[in-house]
Amino acid sequence: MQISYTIVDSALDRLLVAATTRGISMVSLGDSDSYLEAELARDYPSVELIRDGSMPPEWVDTLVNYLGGQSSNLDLPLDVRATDFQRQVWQALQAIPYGSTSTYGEVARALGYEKTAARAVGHACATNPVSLVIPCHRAVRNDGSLGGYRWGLDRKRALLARERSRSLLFV
DNA sequence: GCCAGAACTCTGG
DNA sequence: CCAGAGTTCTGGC
Repeated sequence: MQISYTIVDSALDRLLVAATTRGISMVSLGDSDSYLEAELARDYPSVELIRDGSMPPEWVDTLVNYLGGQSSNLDLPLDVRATDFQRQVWQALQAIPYGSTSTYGEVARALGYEKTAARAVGHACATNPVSLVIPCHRAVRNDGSLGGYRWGLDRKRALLARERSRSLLFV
């Protein structure tokens, strides 16, 4: 099995996009190319990774435009390994509209877990390999604080601030 | 393999 | 403030 990936500049640091022939398997943000490549290699140890391999250019364009603020919705094919529970959580996250936030407890309740599973939801978010496409940055804690973020709290803060200000333009 | 503890949490006592 | 709830992963034995 092979995965093609590319690393480009975006409005928010370096952006890595990795994909199989079927869809996107990883989207990540980071300060350096080597860090992003190491992260990818760790997640797919037994896979051949091809830098700048063939991948539909519109997949990368869509993400770059999204970060640049030219578009507000991501509709991309995903090819991600996940358990049933993770898939449910991620689907619920994608239902959160651009520019707004939800809480881990609300997501749990939406899935029928009566908010006892908030912690499980948090963990499912933490293992989401596809930032931006699955907007785990739009999930915050019930008391208003941001909770944590796999790619760094500063990036979560920055993403939310950008989305909030741009959502006004899209109305 | 098994069990305990942690991970981007929340509620009730 | 503490414990417990639901899922997955990791590290120690």
